[in-house]
Amino acid sequence: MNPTIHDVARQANVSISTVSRVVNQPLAVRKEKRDRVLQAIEQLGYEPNPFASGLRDRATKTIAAMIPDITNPFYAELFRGIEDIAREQKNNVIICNTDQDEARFLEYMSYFKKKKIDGLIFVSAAVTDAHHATFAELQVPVVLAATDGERFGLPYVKVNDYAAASDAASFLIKNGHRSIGVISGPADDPIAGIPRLAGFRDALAAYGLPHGANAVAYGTYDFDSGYEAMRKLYGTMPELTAVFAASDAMALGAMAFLQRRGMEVPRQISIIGFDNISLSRMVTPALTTVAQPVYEIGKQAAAMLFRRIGNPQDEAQSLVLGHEIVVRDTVWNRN
Amino acid sequence: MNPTIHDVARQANVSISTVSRVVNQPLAVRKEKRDRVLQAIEQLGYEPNPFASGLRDRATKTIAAMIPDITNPFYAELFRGIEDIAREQKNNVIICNTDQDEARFLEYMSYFKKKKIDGLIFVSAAVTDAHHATFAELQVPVVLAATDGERFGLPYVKVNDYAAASDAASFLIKNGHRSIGVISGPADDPIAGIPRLAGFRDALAAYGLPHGANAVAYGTYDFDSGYEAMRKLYGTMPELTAVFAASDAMALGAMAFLQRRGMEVPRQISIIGFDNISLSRMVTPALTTVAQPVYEIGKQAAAMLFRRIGNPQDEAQSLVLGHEIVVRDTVWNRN
DNA sequence: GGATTTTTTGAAAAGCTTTTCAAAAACAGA
DNA sequence: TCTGTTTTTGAAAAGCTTTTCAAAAAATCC
Repeated sequence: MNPTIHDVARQANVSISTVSRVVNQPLAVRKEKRDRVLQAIEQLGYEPNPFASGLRDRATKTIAAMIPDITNPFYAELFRGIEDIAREQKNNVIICNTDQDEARFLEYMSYFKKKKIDGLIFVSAAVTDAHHATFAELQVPVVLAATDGERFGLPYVKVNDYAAASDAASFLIKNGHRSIGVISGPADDPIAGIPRLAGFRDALAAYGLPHGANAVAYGTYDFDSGYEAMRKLYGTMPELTAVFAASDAMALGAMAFLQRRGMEVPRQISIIGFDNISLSRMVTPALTTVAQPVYEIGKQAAAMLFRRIGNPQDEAQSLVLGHEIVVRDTVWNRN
Repeated sequence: MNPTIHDVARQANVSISTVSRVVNQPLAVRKEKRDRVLQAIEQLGYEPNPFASGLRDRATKTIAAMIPDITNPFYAELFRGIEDIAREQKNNVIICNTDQDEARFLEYMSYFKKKKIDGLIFVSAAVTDAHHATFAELQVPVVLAATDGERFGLPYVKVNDYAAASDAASFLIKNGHRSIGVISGPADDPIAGIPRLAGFRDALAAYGLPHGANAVAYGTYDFDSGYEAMRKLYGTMPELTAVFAASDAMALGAMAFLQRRGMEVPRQISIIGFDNISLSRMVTPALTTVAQPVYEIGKQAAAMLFRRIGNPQDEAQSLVLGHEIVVRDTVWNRN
């Protein structure tokens, strides 16, 4: 049986209120007694029972992270950033793999309503009205990571996808490419689908390069869809010299397709990805990509969440983190 | 304010004891009243307060998973198995990245002592005496995943590493290889280091193939160490035609080294890995490897944990899951 | 030193559930 | 219908903390 606050009180010969104070607001109790109490706590190895305190003030020191799938390296790395901050703050984080499944999302949320959490980080998926309503019910701070919350006034931490994709285009153009294909995310994905495609195309247009519908194929960010998309793209546009993929996993899929067809990357076709997941440096040739500071996004989102938990009233500032192009070996310089 | 058991009792015109019974042992209350209570619960949207119940019976419906690093795809997949079972059981899982760091392990454990968990899954790292002592203090069931607990009588779920490595050797030999290098895990790792090396070497010996110390290099399971190990191995044994790596990540590292040196895999040097992480099929050529049923290991470990939580008294049966060789494109048939 | 203000302390209540034990109700048997 | 069993129910206690409020102690001021 663990020692309780009563045991400590008896040992130190004070009331339980005093013990509680020593634990929670040490300055409010006279040094002499405080030392006695501290010593008793030490001796008995007392730790406040979290259920009892939770029962009163409903702080759980636990946050939740909703993630599409921890098996995906991009999310794993982002999550790691969250966890590292949470540990610093002596909080636990409960992980929720939603698989982008509405039912599972709801299941988790109803769960959190009863088993309280102090805050929630929602990662990467587009926020719908339904989501937003559910967040509101939860009555705890919510922070978005790698997704946009503008529409609902939810604070977020992300990268400027439009600008990043635009930079990818410039990079390819500067390397002498003119006939460029795009493997985009889903056409209806407002987070990483639409803006990355738009940013890329607008940049092309700015350089006077038209970009027709036949130069883009759509995938779902994963390896297999990248493989398939590349097949389609190559079928309709065999003349292209470079491809921009809206995720590294798709870039890898595209590369695999090309290589297995006996094509040489980058000499015949160059590829640039997006995300800079850890795998991208492990393949050969190593993937050139637009790096999102994934780990940092997780960290900042968690930090923001804890700030909001501490000060629920003050406005949270969203954060747009910088991106950069990591030049490795999959883009050929044609100049 | 959430409705309490009292609100329900009042609404249904019964005592709180009855409501509690309806929630916990519905059969113990007469149908007529039970229906009234159920209806009241429905109407008010009552959910028992987990702190209050935790305060009494100290069940948290939360388990913890201790993992070296969720960023590593092998662990991520194993973890996913855990999480899927936990969700089925309406439990949450708290994730702990230990980074193989003793201090961090202890930090988490002391944390769990106070903030109760119902059980713990310890993944992949070797269990030391210190670990074991700490587990005992925790007073909750512990299950090991992808690591061995024989020495401490802890139940585990894993693969037979010795046999699996031995099969890898046979496979290489049957494909006509005679001069084979090994990239092993650390020489003092009793889990995946020693047995895989031993299994491999013993199989070689059984075929009458001597295997000297110069034919093995040691790494730490990750990509970079595989890269380095391959460099060393190639330096001392340029005549080798095949390499067995004790992890896919190291195999990928080895492959990268070879390819970047302009060597052709598998025509010049064949590679077989271990784990079958999802990346292994994404590289080109796709990696031939000894598959551990990683996801299944996680699932079974979690299932075993919940069984033990339910019946703490009965002996837990450890589980040895089967492995298989996934033949892809990195082993050349020399026959 | 005595009156007054400030600081420190303790008793008790509140937070919500589960379970024990005894009482009440239902049932069975004659 | 009455007695004896069995089933169902409710009151109350236990589980442990934080916080409020009032009392006690200390400090301050004339």
